[in-house]
This record gives sequence, structure tokens and C-alpha cells, in this order.
Amino acid sequence: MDTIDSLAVATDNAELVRELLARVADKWTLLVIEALEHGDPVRFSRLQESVGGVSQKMLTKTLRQLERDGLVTRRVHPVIPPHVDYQLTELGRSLGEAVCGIWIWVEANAAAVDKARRAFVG
Amino acid sequence: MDTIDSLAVATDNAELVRELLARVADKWTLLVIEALEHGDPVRFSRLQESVGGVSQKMLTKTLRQLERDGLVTRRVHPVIPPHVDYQLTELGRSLGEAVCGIWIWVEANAAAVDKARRAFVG
DNA sequence: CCGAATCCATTACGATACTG
DNA sequence: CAGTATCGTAATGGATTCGG
Repeated sequence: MDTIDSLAVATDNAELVRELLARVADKWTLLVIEALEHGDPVRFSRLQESVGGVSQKMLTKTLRQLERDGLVTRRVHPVIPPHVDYQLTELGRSLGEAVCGIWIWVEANAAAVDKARRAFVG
Repeated sequence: MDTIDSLAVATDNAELVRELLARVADKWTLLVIEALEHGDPVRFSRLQESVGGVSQKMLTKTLRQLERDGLVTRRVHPVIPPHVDYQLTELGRSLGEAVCGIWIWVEANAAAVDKARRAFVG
């Protein structure tokens, strides 16, 4: 049965990669990671400002997903008013570095893509 | 008016970066770019197999968007049966390289993330 | 045959209001 | 302050149909 088990694991891995890519390759996820990339903990409200244009619902969902994936830690300080902050884990920081390439590319090529977009005749 | 114009351009650039990121940071977009990364033209149907699990509708939409952004070229061969293929442009190939980091990270860390995910108690 | 356009059910999203 | 709940709208996928 070892052979069958191995195949099963391989199949699951392909699925895992696909699913993880779908979660990571997300607009809000990338923006949140960018906002946390310096490594220091950031509060929810500060994060919402920093990301810009994200609804509470989506920010909460994105952060919960990142927390669940072990990419972000969530700390709740039981004070009034409430204080919750988020910080990249080591795994999260490594993702931040991997994501850097896309970020740089987008910033470098946004103008060129926009130009192509305007010139495009469909 | 130069100052105001410059500010307007700067504002638009920030918007352009955000919008482009939203289009690029998309599950299907990344998978399509991955499938085209070797540089050779690929047919629609082959692309659909290669990506796996994408509907015709979403694949068409993704390809049109990539074409519009100048990242992919679309060639129609007027033969029967029809033959349409897609190929990365130079800009598209540069994006492919930038995206490579995420792809490598996901493949390298999918198992670790899944482990964290299973161990997570929310 | 291949790829695009259309209809329909499901889901995701954004804005608002409300709670601890 | 940091969420949760709700609701209307938009995006998505599947099945089907159309066009060349």
C-alpha cells in the first residue's frame, strides 16, 4: 500500500499548492503583507488605513486567513478601548520577500501597461 | 498648472499601480502566466487543460485582460477547425519572471502552511 | 471541431448598522 | 476600537448555444 499512499500524498500536494496559490494570489492578501512587511506589529485600524480602500469585512477575512495559514500572528490586548495587532510570522516574512518581485514589477511597469492598455484596439 | 498636473499624474500612478496589482494578483492570471512562461504559443484548449479547473468563460476573460494589458498576444489562424493561440509578450515574460518568486515560495511552503493550518485552533 | 457569447444558480463583495 | 450581522449588488462557474 505504500505506493498508493505515496500517490495520494502527491495528489494532495498538487491540490495544496493550487489552493495556497489561490489564497496568496489575492489583491488584499498582497496589500496586507506589504503593509506588514517591515516586521513590526500593526493595529487593525492602522492596517485599514495603510492598505486603503479595504472594507472591515475583507480585512478581517484576509487577516483570519493569514492567521490560519500561520503567516500572521494576532494579539489581543484586553484593554478598553480594545487593542488588537497583527505581525508577520517568520513564514509570513519569507512570503513577503517572495512577493517583493511582483510588487517591484507592478510599480516599474504600471505606466507601460497602462499605455499599452490605452493603445489597445479590441 | 504644471504643479497641479504633476500631482494629478502622481495620483493616477498610485491608482494605476493598485489596479494593475488587482489584475495581476489573481488566481487564474498567475496560472495562465505560468502555463505560458516557456515562451512558446499555446492553444486555447491546451491552455485550459494546462491550467486545470478553469471554465471557458474565466479563461477567456483572463486572456482578454492579459491581451489588453499588452502581456499576451492572441493569434487567430483562419482554418477549419479553428486555431487560436496565445503567447507572452516581452512584458509578459518579465512579469513571468517576477511571479516566479511567489510560485517557488508556494511550492516550497505548501506543506508547512497546510501543517500550520491543521494545527490551528481558532 | 474550436472558441465565444448567453442564461441561470451560487457565491463573493461592499456599505451600513450594531455589539462588547 | 475591533469586530459581527445583514442586505443589496456584482462576480463567478456550469451548461448550453452559436458562429466559423
